[in-house]
Amino acid sequence: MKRTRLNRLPCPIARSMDIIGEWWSLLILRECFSGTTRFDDFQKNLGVSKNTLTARLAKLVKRGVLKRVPVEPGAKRRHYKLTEMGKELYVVFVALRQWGDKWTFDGKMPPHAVVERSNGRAVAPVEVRSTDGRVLKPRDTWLVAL
Amino acid sequence: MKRTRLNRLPCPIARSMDIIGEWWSLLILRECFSGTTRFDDFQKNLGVSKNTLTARLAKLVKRGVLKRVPVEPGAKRRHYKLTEMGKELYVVFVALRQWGDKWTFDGKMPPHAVVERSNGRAVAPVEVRSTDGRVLKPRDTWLVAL
DNA sequence: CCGTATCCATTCCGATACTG
DNA sequence: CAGTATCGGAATGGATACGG
Repeated sequence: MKRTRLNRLPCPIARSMDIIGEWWSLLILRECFSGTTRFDDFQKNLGVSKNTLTARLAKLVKRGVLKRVPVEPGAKRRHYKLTEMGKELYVVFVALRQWGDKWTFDGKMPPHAVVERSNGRAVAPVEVRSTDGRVLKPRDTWLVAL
Repeated sequence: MKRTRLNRLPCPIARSMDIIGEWWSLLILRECFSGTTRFDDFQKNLGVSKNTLTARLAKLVKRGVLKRVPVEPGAKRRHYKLTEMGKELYVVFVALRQWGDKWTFDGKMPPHAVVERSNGRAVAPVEVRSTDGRVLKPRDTWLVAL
């Protein structure tokens, strides 16, 4: 395929895609946020082949999004957990999920909602804001190199 | 490859990935947010082959993220613009860019910042919040079907 | 339970040449 | 400028069988 290498481009979008943009990577991470940690559970829940799962998990570990940790301190068995880097993808997930819920369902599929555990209320739509809290639209912002 | 079809899964992440998860799609959309509208500009700015670009643009149009509109009312030439659906990916982009800036640079590459056009100030980190404004972490929320 | 090894069909993508 | 046509090498990913 000689796919253009994205991870050396000076663009964070490209570099992020290189880490989490493959077909199964984001679904694996979705499972992680749902509490899945074991190889077999990933495989059963996602229906992905073992081959692919092995490769994706390895890459996510290599890039620092997941880590393999002993199931119990000192135990030999290990499972997969989100690193801090991985946990910080949370907002990306929620934003993507909200977008997908709004735009990719045709009424035949059940929509979902991200709700607070403590009170069951749906979270607010994720938005871009200024530091003093104003909601910003695409035209209100632009990009600068530091 | 017989890649598993993601767009029928009842998961908005999977469905979103089916639309914007391909290698070049997100980069194309990044260009759109920067104001690029013409085929040649996409090609030059991204360094993608015409073939691939044609395919990705067609898919993005088909899925409703981009639209082809006359350059001027009544003109024959058309270019590519974000639809409302596309524009609402903005927050996903900013979140992904912030994540990428924070975690994928090793110091050798220049980081970027999304800033307000009016005053040059960096936007706040995108976060998940309750409707009354509290910042929520992964453990504070879960997912329910409606 | 957690993977590896091998195989193979599918598909991706860049290069090149060509068209209105 | 904005693509289409064709080609071929590379990578993907599922199936199956095997291993610690």
